[in-house]
Amino acid sequence: MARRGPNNGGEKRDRILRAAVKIFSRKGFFNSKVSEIARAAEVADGTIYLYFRNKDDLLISLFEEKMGEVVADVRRRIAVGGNALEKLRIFIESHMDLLERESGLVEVLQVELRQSTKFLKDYTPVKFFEYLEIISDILEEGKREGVLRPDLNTSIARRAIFGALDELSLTYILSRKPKYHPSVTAAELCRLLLEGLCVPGASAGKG
Amino acid sequence: MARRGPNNGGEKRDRILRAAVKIFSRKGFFNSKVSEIARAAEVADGTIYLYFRNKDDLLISLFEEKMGEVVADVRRRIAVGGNALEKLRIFIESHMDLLERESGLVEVLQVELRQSTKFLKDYTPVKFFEYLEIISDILEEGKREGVLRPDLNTSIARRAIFGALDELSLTYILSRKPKYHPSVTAAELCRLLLEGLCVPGASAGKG
DNA sequence: TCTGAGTGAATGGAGATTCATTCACAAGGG
DNA sequence: CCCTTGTGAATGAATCTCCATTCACTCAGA
Repeated sequence: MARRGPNNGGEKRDRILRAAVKIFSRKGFFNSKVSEIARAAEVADGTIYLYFRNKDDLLISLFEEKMGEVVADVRRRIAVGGNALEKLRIFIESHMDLLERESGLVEVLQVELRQSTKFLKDYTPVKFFEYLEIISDILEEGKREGVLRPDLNTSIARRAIFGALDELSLTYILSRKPKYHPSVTAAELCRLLLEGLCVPGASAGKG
Repeated sequence: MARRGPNNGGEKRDRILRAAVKIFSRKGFFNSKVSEIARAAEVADGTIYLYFRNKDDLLISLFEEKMGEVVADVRRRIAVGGNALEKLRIFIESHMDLLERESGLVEVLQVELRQSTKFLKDYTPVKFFEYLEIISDILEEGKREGVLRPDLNTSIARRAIFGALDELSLTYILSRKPKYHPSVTAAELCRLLLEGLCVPGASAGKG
């Protein structure tokens, strides 16, 4: 439990979280100094320890809280989608859209979450699983509606979809002068997922 | 340039690299101590510095050399494939196959390469780009053969494919009791990529 | 006797965390 | 209304631990 902060409402706690996103995204967790984050948040080093147990706890709190906001946002957007295909498109667009609005946040989630999931003992990325779950739900709905292949393996497909999205985001983040706008990438990925790589009617069904 | 080693042939250097893979995969780069790697390689701490400039150089050398072997191996396998579709399948199977044979290596490449690409100044993952390039080549070939959609965006598709593969590998690595055998995952991914998510003839072409 | 690969104890620096102290404000008493 | 005192948020210099890297030394082989 990240200790509930002192102070009014916790705007200071929030300043620290935002500063952490900025510094972690710029230099990575291990290369970031607590004192740098403190400076960026305009807070004393010790203050950080009033709101977070330690550096790890700061990272984890950041993951869960920010990812929580992302999940809530995506859910809200998807709700207005008509059928599963449209929802899937919205999901993908939302993800790529987040890149532009909060690239720092996406960088941290992308690069550090992977590390942390593996090496921080007893940390389960709850909110991240929720994010994946949203994809499953869409796929299942698509099957029920009859627009998606009924024999689709949902748990493999959702990982594949997330992986594709994740890698495309990373490419965007890492290239100084991106080749494509995120929305272009989103559209292309949608098409790839729905139609596949093959020319219509080729390899697949017939033979 | 990782100093060319002393000693005969460099079997000691190789011991160090293998030990590094083991330790890095188990604890991550930043949580691994040079002395641990030395112990695992049955070598003195200082010996590591006869073969590598520093800890970073050890990681980078590991990336380039091991990734180089992977690239060479995949190229060899693909060479026997008939058309592009078959080559793509072989590529995917090779990747998933590597998971079983050298899971430690894949773990390091997966989890640390991403970090390093972003935070190690002046390191370009040459061999990794070659790996991606193999996918592009297959896709281009497929277009020429007329089995893949001619309007496919190769550079986006290759990233999407790699991302899907990468995420599925990660899932396999992180779960103690994997749900599927890598070969099952490979088959499912192939189908997903080639045919897409939709029921045959649905949303896509006709509409 | 000379060379240089190999060793591992000692060093130096970095940086996470602590804690004695300050300070702003609130409550109570005169 | 002003002063005294209590409370706890905030501070940041000092501490304490850890570990990459160094280098004086050993010793096997030529």
